[in-house]
Amino acid sequence: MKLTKASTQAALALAYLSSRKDEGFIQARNVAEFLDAPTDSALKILQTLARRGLLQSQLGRSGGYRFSGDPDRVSLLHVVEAIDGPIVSDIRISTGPQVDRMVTVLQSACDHAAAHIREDLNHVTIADLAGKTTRNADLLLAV
Amino acid sequence: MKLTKASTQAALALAYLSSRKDEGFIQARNVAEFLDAPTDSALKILQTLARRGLLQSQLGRSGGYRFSGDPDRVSLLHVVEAIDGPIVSDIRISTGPQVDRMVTVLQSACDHAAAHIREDLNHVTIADLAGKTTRNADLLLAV
DNA sequence: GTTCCCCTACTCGGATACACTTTGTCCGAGTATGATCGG
DNA sequence: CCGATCATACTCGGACAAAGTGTATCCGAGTAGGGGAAC
Repeated sequence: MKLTKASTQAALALAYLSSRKDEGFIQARNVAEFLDAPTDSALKILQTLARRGLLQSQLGRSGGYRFSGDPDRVSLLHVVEAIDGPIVSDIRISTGPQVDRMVTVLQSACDHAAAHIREDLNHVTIADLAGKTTRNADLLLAV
Repeated sequence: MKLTKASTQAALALAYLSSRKDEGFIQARNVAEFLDAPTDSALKILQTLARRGLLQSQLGRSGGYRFSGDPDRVSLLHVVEAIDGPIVSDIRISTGPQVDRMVTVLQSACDHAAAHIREDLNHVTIADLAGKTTRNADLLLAV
């Protein structure tokens, strides 16, 4: 299981913004510094998150980004699927004549795996990342 | 969840060879035809499987490949990890100063997901693919 | 008939070129805020 | 004192280059079996 760099940074950025959600709009530059990444890279991630509704953006001179949701109700799954696209099963082969049934079995296994991934990612929230809850994070870390 | 083309073809090849395991060594060309793939591509996959011990290879004039194991004891997990490498959690970010704890939480979630993937893949065997068993395949297809 | 040698058919393993995905960077355009200027 | 205009600081969104990973193809080398020649 791998998280792309982009979705990892997206999760971290959301956690960062959620911890400063009372301070109004935070500029992309600040988020970039937190992520130790170029401003442009952070910008692209923040824009995507805003387009997907996970962040609010404000144009203009004192603009920036703000996390306005409930950190407990935004899961890693939302973040990853917003950035990398949906997690679905994917068999990269053109079904030949003899192998149809076999491919179906493989497909089924992948479907199960994909469902499990989604489930696992859905169990971790932005609040867990930000450490603003005692619900899951320490439990997870203890395992 | 995605299977690479190579590991998919590897699984299909193993299923094919397991269904003909009594016929001695099968040439790579025949496997390639079954997969509807170039001989060279099939060859590389077969070679890797042989190196990993999932197939036996025979040099020389009437050489080829043979599946000598128990189709019920070789799972998709073995195949995928033989071809694509081990399935492990993977966070592609250099841990910064402030984000250590967050990354640890992410890592934990990925670990869980990876374990689930391995579990799911381990439940499907070559025999399930080849249809030589009633144990799992139809069950899987029914879901 | 037996032994030796060569030819053929196949795998082995590395090397290389190609394609796709992910990542990093840049630039023009648009928008809200605050300052400045004119009435 | 008030309103219009302008400069500034930021986001938006696309476009593009660079890097990494997965895929396809090629080629020389090595090995086992069979056929033929020599004895």
